[in-house]
Amino acid sequence: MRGVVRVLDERKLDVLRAIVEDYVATHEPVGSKTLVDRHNLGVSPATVRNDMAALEEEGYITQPHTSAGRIPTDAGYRLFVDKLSTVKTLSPAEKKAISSFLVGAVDLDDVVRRTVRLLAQITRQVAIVQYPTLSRSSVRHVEVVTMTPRRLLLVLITSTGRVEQRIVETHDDVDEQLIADLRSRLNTALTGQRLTDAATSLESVTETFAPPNRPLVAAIVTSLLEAFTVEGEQRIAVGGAANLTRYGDDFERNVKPVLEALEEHVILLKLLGEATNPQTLTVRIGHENPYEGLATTSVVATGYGSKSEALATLGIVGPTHMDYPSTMGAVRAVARYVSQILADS
Amino acid sequence: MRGVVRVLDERKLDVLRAIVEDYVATHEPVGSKTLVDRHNLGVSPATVRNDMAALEEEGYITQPHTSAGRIPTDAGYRLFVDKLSTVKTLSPAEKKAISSFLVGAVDLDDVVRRTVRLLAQITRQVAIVQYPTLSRSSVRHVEVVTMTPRRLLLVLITSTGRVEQRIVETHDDVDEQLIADLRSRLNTALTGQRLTDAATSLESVTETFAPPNRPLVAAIVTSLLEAFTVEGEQRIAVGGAANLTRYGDDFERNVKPVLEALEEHVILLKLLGEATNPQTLTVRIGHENPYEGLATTSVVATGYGSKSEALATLGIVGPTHMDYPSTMGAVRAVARYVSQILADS
DNA sequence: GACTGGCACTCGAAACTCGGGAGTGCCAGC
DNA sequence: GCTGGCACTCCCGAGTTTCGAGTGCCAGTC
Repeated sequence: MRGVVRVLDERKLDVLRAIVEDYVATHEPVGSKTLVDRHNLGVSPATVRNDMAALEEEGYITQPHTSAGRIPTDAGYRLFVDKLSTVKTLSPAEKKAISSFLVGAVDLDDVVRRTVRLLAQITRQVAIVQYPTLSRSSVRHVEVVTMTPRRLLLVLITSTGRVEQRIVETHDDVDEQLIADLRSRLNTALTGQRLTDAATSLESVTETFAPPNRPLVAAIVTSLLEAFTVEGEQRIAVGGAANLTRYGDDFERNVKPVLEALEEHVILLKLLGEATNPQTLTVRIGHENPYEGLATTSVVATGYGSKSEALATLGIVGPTHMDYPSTMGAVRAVARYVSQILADS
Repeated sequence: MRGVVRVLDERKLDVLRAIVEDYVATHEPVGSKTLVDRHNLGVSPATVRNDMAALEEEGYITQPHTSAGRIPTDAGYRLFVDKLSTVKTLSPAEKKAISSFLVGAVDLDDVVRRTVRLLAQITRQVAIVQYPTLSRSSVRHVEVVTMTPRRLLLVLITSTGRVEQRIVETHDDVDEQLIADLRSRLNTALTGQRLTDAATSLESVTETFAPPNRPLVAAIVTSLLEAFTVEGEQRIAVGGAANLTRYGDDFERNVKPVLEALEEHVILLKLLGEATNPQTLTVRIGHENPYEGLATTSVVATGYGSKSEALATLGIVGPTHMDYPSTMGAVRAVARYVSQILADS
C-alpha cells in the first residue's frame, strides 16, 4: 500500500493526459506503442509501459481485459479535469454564433428553448436548462382573469420574465366587481415582493375582505401560494437527445438509463445540482453522479443569472469519455451569454 | 398482372391477420407451421403456404430472405388496420387510470404535460401532444406589464387557457399612463375576438393614439400580431423517448432518425397532420409518413378539443410492428378524456 | 537508477467452417 | 381445393483457428 501515497512524477501525468486525450478521440483502449507514436513523449514504449503499470496501480487507468490497451477510470478523468487540462475558450467565430443564436428571443420560454438547442448543438451532447428559479425572483404583476363564471385563471409574472398560470375552480359564480377588487389589492400587496416573502403578505390580503367572500379569496390565495413554491422550481428543458446515438454500442446499458433519466425532471434537477455562479463549473464524473443509471455518464453544469447570484443551472450530460476542455468551455460560455441576455443591455 | 386485381378470399385474410398478430407479438418472421399451431386456422400448413405465396404476390407480406418466415409489408399493415382489426376499447380499470391521471391538472401546461406522460405510459410508445391551436381560440385578456423602463412584457391569455408572452424593447422610456391607456383599449378591442380576426381590430387601435405615441404602439401591435400567428402554432410536447429502447437492435438505422425527428417540432407537426375530431384516427404506416427517416415507423394520431371542432392533435410514434388495435384504442381514449377535461365539467 | 530493446505470452476480435433446423416450393394423390 | 411428402435453401449459432496488438519481464546500456 506504500505506492498509493507515492507522488506521481511529471511524465506519468503526461502519460495520463495523453491516454485521456487519445481515448476521448478514438474511443478505443490505447496501448503504449500507439501512445508514443501519436504524442511525442520522447521516451520508448517500454518506459511508457512502466508508467502505465504505475498509473494502473494508483487506480487512474484500467485494462478492459488482459493484453488490451488502457482506458481511464473515473478517477483518471477526475485528475485530468482537475489538474491536467485547461478549459478551452471558444473561438471568436463560435462566440459570435452563440450571441447571434440567442438574440431575437421573444420571451423567457424562447430564451430557454434557444439555449437548450444551442448548447446541444455546440457540445454535441444532451443539454439541460433549468428555468430561472422562482424563489430568487420577485412579483412583477398578478392577473386574475375570469374564464367561465366558475373558473378563474391566475397569471403570475415574475421579475425574471417567467409567467406562471393556475386555474382555480369555484363553487359559486364569481362577481366581476369582487375580482377587480381582488386583483388590485393583490397587486398592491405583492408587486415588488420576493416570492419567498410573499406568503405573509398574502395572508393579510385575505383579511381585508368581508367574511362572505373569504372562501373564494382563500382558494385563490392557496393557488397563488402553490405557484410561488414547489411546482415552479421543477421546470426544465431538455434537448439534443439525438446525440445519444454517438454513445457507441451497448445501447441497452448506456443509452436507455439516460433516456429514462431525461424523462424524470426530478432526477435532472439532482444532476444539475446547486446553482453556482457562471465562473464555477461543476463536473461530475461517472459514479460521482447521484443516479446509478448514469455511471458511464458525466455531467458538466454551471449556474447562470446575474454575477452576484445564480438564478438557475444549465449543463450537459454525456459519456464519461467526452472532450472535457471543449465541453466545459462551451457550457461556461453559453451560461455567460444567457446571463447577459437575461440581465439585458 | 391479372393477380393484382384478384379478390382475396376470406381465409387468406385470416392468414394475413394471423401473420400480423403473430409478428407483432414475437417480432420474428412467422412460418406456416407456427402459424397453424398458434392460431386454429383449420387447415394444413401446406394450404397456408399457398395462401402466403398469394399474399406475397399481392405485396402484403414479404420474406426477409429465402427460406425464412414472412413478415407484413406496409401494405399488409395497412390492410390489417383498415379491414382486419377493430379498435380495442380500454378496460374500465384503464379508463379509470386515465381520468385519475388527468384530474388535478393546475393549468394548460400541466394538462399537456400529464397527457404526454400518460399517453407514453399506456401505449409504451413515444407520445406527442400539440398545444391547442391559437387560430381557433379567442382572446380572453391582454396584459401589458412594464419590466424595466424600456422593456415591456405582453401577456396574451386565450379562451383555451393558453398563455403567450412577448417581450418588447422600446427606444424611449415608456409612460405608465400611456401603458394603462393602451392596456384598456387593447382589451376593449380584442377581448372575445377570434385570434384570426384580431388583426384588423388591432390596426384600428393604433389609429386611436396620438401620432407621437404611434411608434411605441406600433411596436407592441406588431409583437402581438406575431403572438397571434406563426410561433404559437408550433408548440409541442414530447415524451416517452425511453420507449425507443424497445425497438430492438439496428439502433443506428431505426432509433437515431426518430430521435432526430423528435427534436424538430416542425417535422412532428407534419407527422401529426391535420387535426381531426376525436372520432377519427389517422394512421400512417411506414413509408406513408412524410419523413423518410421514419420509414420503419408508424404514427397514430387524432384530434382533441370540442366535439364540433378539433383544437389540436395528439398521437404516438412507434415501430410499424406495433399493436395497432390497442394503440389506436389508447390514443382515442386519451384524446376523448383530454377533450373532456378541457371542455370542463 | 532510469531507460531501452527484445522476447515470450495472453487473449479478444475476426474469419472460417459446418451441422441443424425452420422454412419453402412443388407435386402427386385424395 | 386441400394435404402429406420430399428435396432444397440458407440463416443461425457453436466451435475452431488464426492474427496481432498489447503486455510484463529481463538483461543490457548510458
